[in-house]
Amino acid sequence: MNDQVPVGERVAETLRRRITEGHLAPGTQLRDVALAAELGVARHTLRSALRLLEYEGLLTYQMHKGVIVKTLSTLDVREIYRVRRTLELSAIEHSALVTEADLSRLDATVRAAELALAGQEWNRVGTASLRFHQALVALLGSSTFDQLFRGVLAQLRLAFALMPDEQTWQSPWISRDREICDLVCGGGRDSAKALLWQYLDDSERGVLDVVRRNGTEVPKSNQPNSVRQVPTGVRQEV
Amino acid sequence: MNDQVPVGERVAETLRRRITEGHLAPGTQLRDVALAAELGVARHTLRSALRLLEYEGLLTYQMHKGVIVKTLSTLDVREIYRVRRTLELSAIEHSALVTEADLSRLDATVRAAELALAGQEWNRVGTASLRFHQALVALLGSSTFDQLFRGVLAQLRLAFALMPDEQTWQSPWISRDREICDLVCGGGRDSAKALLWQYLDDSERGVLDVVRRNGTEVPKSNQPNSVRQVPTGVRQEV
DNA sequence: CAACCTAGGATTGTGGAACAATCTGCGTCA
DNA sequence: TGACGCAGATTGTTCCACAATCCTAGGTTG
Repeated sequence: MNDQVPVGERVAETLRRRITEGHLAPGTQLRDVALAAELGVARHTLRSALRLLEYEGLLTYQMHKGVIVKTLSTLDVREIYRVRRTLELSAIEHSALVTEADLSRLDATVRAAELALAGQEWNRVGTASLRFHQALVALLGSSTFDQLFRGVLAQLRLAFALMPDEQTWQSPWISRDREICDLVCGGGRDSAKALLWQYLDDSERGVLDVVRRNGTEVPKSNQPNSVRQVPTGVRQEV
Repeated sequence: MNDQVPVGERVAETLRRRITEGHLAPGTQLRDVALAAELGVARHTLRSALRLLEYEGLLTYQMHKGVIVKTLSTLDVREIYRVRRTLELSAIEHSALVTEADLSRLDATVRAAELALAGQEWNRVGTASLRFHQALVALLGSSTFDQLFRGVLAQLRLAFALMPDEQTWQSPWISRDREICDLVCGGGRDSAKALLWQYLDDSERGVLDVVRRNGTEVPKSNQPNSVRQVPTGVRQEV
């Protein structure tokens, strides 16, 4: 009946997929008139979709210069992991209060990741792992955090897209996911927190490496006016 | 130079103020063509501002029915406090790692609140108290959380606007803010967390009461989908 | 008299064209 | 070489149009 979704949001969804699946590389400039034509929507509609994705942190706006797919800076990566640490560790603490069903749902996500790994469906492994962490945060029972975390993980994929070989990067994490999951489900929350802390540290280091490596090889011309990266594009004024 | 802000965001800012300061009561329907005329911007521009505020949780969209200023449900309130608990408690934990300057900034916000209280500037007391909690979350050092929290507090003001007498509601919290602040600054983090937990529980209960009381008095006409038409606190001057 | 149906107006959702503001690149001139 | 300026391109915003949907009043029917 009333659950129809505005065109703008559907457009945002397809663009989000294109970006997070790596079809639109970071730094790509999106020309609105062309994109609108390609997607068969009006310029306004497309722009509203772009605003949404900017709010989610996937795009970077610059007045009168247009939008580009966000290229993560090292600051952005640190910010992402700051959020991850806060939310995921809080979630583990909070896991003392959740139901058995919640925990089994959590376990299911890890099992899915293990299946993808065993089946050597490499491109799914990363997604499955992220889904475990999403399920972890979901233990907090907060739709706000769920939404926020979805955006953060989407940003993280911007970095994954730069990985030289996703396969060797993604594989080692699954067993650590399993350890953490078992500890959470078994009530070993403090150990789980310690493991997760280490996990996030290692992960952050890896992502930072890639971003740094990729950031330094800036192709010639654009040093001077390189994109003003206000960490989240938010105007602070209190 | 380059820091110009799009018209849409400025419009969003003025609307945000009108809402959080209570000039636009919850439930008020916003007719886009009228509002656009009043604010002197195009309909598209206004709509983009509305989308932003919807994303922030201050407005509620319904396809083909328009936007209304969000009326907090009890679920919304619980969600707000879930977020507050997670972020503020995490912030206290994190306060072990922040600088002396950060802590003194925190202290300054409480002092400001105390001044407002002493000066009997009641309408400022609430804002000042919220600013303390904002500063607390800022200890996490995450712009993402800062932005999120700003939106959450804005939503909370939707409930404050319903308070029968803000004065007696707001006053008692300041001394508790002071206690918490002192404990955080003095390193008594566990005690601070306990106090804050109690604080948030009490606060949540109070807000829930108001929301419930206000939600049940559905005025006579029980039409399912009717939106309460507050006579519009907006000055028309077309 | 009540319940259902219908038509018309009102409001929203989206599209399209136009114009002003600004950026960018290139050629000119010193 | 380097500064200047101009023209094309792209964005930001406005105005207008129209289809889709909702809402309401009023009429019809049982």
